[in-house]
Amino acid sequence: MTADHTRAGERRRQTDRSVAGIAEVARTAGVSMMTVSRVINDRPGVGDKTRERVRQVMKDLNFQPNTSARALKTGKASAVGIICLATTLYGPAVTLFGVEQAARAAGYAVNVISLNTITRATLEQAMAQLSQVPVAVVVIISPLSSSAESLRDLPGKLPTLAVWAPTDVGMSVAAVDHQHAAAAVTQHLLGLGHRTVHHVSGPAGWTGTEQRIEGWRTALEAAGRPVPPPIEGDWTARSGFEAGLRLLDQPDVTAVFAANDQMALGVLRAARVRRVEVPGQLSIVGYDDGPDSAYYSPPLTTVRQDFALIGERALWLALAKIGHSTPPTVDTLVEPELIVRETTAPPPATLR
Amino acid sequence: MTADHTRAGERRRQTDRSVAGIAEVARTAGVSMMTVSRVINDRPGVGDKTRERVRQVMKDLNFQPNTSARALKTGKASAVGIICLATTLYGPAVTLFGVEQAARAAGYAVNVISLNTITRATLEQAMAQLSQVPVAVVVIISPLSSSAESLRDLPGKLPTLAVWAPTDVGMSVAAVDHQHAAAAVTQHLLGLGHRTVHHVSGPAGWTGTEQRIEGWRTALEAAGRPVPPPIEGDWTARSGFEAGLRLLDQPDVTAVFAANDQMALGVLRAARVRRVEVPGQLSIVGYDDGPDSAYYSPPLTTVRQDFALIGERALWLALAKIGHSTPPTVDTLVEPELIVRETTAPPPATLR
DNA sequence: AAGGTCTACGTTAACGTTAACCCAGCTGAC
DNA sequence: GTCAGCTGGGTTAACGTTAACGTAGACCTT
Repeated sequence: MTADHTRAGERRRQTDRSVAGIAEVARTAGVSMMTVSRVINDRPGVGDKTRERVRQVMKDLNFQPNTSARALKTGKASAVGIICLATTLYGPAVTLFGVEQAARAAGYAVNVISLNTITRATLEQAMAQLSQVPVAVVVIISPLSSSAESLRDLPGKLPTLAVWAPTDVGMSVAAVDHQHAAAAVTQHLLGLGHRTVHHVSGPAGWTGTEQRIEGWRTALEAAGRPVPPPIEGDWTARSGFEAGLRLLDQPDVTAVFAANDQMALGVLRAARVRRVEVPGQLSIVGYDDGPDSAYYSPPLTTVRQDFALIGERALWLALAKIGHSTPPTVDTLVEPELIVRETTAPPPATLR
Repeated sequence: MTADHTRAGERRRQTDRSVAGIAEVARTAGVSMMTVSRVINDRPGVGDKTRERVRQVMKDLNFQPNTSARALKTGKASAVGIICLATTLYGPAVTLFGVEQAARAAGYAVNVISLNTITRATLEQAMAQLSQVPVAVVVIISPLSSSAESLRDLPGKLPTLAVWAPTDVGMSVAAVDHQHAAAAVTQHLLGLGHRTVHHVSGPAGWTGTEQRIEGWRTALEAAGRPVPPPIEGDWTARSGFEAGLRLLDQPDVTAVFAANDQMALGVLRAARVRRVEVPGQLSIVGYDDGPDSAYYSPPLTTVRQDFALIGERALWLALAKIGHSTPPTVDTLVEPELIVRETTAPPPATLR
């Protein structure tokens, strides 16, 4: 299934009037090219009547400014680059679209490079490719803090901003207060009467992972509860399933906080396999509020993050680096929100 | 969390030797600019020794050809554009990355525009933006056949190829044989002993929708079974849930084929709510084999499609339009594969 | 009225690359 | 020896845009 369209456009320019240049506009408007340029760029030094006339001619001739020529002359790029992990994980994908749409709204073209693995080598290659485009600034959407060393001293001279990279790599970005949210989850479960909360964490080396562990741990410690060792997953439902199986081998596990929805789904599956009732015998909380989590069985209690907003703010911060004026709220943390559904309840009386 | 990097790059060129031009290379190599240009573009007319010397100088000076200047002079673009629906649906997202990586492998930069809604107006605007980048060819990833009219006569002069658009808009593209796969699903269920199969379809106006309905219907008719009216969903788990509820109000429903995994998840949830056992009393099949479907409760029988391959082939077809040589297998259909897991079984004896 | 400021333009010369054409020397054929 | 054809180059002039500078007239100031 397909849509075809003109095979043209291989050889035009020069003789084709459909791509009029500034010169033709100037001629038909009876002004100099410089005046047209000033009109295009909304610069002063042109009278109102002249300006209007030039505008009209541009419209008539269907004039499109030539980005290449402008970039060549000014040495300034009108595109932003995005380097992202080629993952369909809900968070990164939504963030990608958030950055992209915000960039386009700000008048930039968007160049995307997706990487299957983020290493020093792949990052450098991607940066090199972007510097040829050329782009004015690069946003790296890398949920892996293992990429931190890769990020630390990228050789390129491009202004760069990484979403979700650890703080010590640079200055702050629109980030989510995972620590606070993880604490809220833990307190929610504790408030239901659970003695403690077990945690299925994300993989070490992913940024959100440490913060969620920290929030969960401090909430537990603040309540004077034992802190069981977290079990490390890899974001997949499979790893959640395996973690769930291991946890259910322990007799006293009544509450599990998984670091994303997919792993929570895996835990849910493990509970089903072991004939453990959710939420009667086991409470489960996820993280992300992906589009499906309301339809798990039972609907998942989880934490909603506004990934699109994160992307948008990241872009604004990136633009601020190259001297754009940006909205003032950009530095505030995005606060995630606990969504209580049906996978959490008080623990069974015997274990209360 | 962030990575900072040099604020430089706002004003350089001219005096900065880190961006050497062809002229400097020519000077230090002791040849003319034209010779350097020939070396860059691998054109004949340069002796082996000279060629090697120029190559070495380029490496030494860390020369990067200036894309803008080249595009300006040649009038040819070295980027492809992608217009896609801003959805985190598994299929479109993977396809996007497939197109992107194939394009980059072919030496093109990739410009992405994501659209929240695909209409005539948004498409035209996106095409206009891409034509300024400029891009050589545009790939539209639009799973909506409702965008067909929007696609039919796009005014721009850019070569365009749409993935998943209906056939009558243009020539063929790497596509999936949904009809065959849907028939296979139906036959699988019939083979288990079900009298008929109910279908929760995708929304009208999405391309895969009609084909899956067609495959399901013809398989049913070929077996001489009744064809119940399909229930239309919108790909979300919610719509699957509602469809499931409606289906379960009918006493004789034993098998449901949902047009994607999320809707199958919704049906699964409906079965749980109605205390209908899966697969004991109800068999369910999904479509897509998303990353989670193996961890639903029970693990979902579904159909796997290779979305990355679809994207790759779409790009090749697009490049073929602008005269690139492409692999010969590009025109063959991608065959999806039935993955049998635990949501399908013979119907209960009473309804057999 | 002479000088000083503005405002609204115009001229010139690039930015880095390549298409089109030119040229010098060598080889071989006659 | 001379002419055609090849090989390995070089020269020139753009591509469309804008920075930097120039200038002519209008409008004050004193």
